[in-house]
Amino acid sequence: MSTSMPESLAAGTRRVARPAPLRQAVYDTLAEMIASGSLKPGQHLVESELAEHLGVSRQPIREALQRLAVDGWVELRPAYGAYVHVPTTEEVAQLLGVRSVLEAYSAREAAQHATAERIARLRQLYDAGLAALAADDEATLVTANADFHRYIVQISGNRVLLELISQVERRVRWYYTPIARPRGTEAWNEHETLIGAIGDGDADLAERLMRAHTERTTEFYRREFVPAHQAPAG
Amino acid sequence: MSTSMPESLAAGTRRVARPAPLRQAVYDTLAEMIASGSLKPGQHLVESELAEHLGVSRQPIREALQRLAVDGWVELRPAYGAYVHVPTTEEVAQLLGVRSVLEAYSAREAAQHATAERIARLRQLYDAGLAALAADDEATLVTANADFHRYIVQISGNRVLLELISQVERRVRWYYTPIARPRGTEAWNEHETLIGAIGDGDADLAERLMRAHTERTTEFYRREFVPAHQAPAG
DNA sequence: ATACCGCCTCTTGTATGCAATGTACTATCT
DNA sequence: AGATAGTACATTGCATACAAGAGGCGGTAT
Repeated sequence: MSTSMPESLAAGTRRVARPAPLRQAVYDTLAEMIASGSLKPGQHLVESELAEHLGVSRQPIREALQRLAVDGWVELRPAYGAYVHVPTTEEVAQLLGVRSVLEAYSAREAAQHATAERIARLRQLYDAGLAALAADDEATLVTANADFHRYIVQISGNRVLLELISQVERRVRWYYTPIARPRGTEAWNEHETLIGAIGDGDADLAERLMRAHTERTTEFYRREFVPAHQAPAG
Repeated sequence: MSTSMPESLAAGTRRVARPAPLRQAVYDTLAEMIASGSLKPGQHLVESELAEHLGVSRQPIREALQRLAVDGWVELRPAYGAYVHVPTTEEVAQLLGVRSVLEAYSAREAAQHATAERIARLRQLYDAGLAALAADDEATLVTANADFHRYIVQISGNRVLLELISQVERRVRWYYTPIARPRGTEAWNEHETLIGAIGDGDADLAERLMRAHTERTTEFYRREFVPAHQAPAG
């Protein structure tokens, strides 16, 4: 592992996007097209058409489609084709429920691994979101929110958790964007108290706050998008 | 959906393995080879070798490897090859931690969706595990344990949760097998009380019992496999 | 008129060939 | 001798070609 590389360079372990992984670019492009609605739910995706459209061969398209299927963006019918996933309100509720549980756990673990430096960084992310909120910049706000939560997971040090939450988060974001701004003000206030709890190393409080935070978001979503007569029993 | 097919046949919606998805067969085979240790951690997997070995072309091998990478069985280095994932005790601890949280949630939700029929089915699975335990059949016991937990998730009705837990469970099982039997007796006693709580629709109790159950398994694992000097702080 | 059978087309599934990239080795220079 | 640059090899990444499976459509027989 020891190289003659200057320390200043060795610090950056994250390699920038080499020209290499074309399937990754295809994946990102298609996911973006689905999330933005330019590929509509239920639409039949034909490999050859996508290939021509994106100017690549069918091979990277296939590989991207299979990962998209794993991540819940499309459904693959064995010998017949790929269809853009059709989201349901029930599914969103389930996603948000799972997310809530995972995030609460991440807050608990983060509180147990807090350092002054990490809290400072977390506060930076918090400020960035606050700025986006003030500027009424919805896209940035959604990103800032994701960054904030992701960093808490990183503080927790649980890589498995990071993977899982990332998966859920990507799918949630698809539906979530429209409520980002109206929920924004309240949400960022809650973030502030959360930082305090994590900084104090109060795991129980951090967990409770995060749970309340995400459940409030879920509730907000329900009120906004689920008609009363669809509300599940419980 | 209406066909002239006899009802006795139409009942079986699950199609048997058609000759079709070769990549799936490759995936299963490789996962099995990794789990069983016939492919060793850190080993470099070469597509062409695997292809020849399994008697297929590189294409299905590639696709299988990519799914294996998503599921944490192998690591893909962008232009150099696939390596069998090297598990660490820390990773196992993280997996078990996440699993504990998700399973607890599944128990809570299951309690809220319990029906007499479902509880009866759950009890059947419980009995099957008990039988395997009595017969000292380790492989069946591991399967029965997985089935039991999976069915609880199914009762919860949360498909997202089912997906996530399945992912985690597959990876856990890789490390978990050796402790299945020694932990078995105790674990199945705990399962019994769990059935009671779920059957009573007592969500809080079910959640607590499941959390205690999985955390005890985690603790058991730690005592067995993590040397004292490796025990993480906290 | 209706139900069934067979064909025909479309799309995916698999195989092979070629180009690009990363690693390891070796020879050379300091 | 150590470090470095150039080179050669192994392996993946991508593209194209071929084969097989699934549905849809029309013809035909009842």
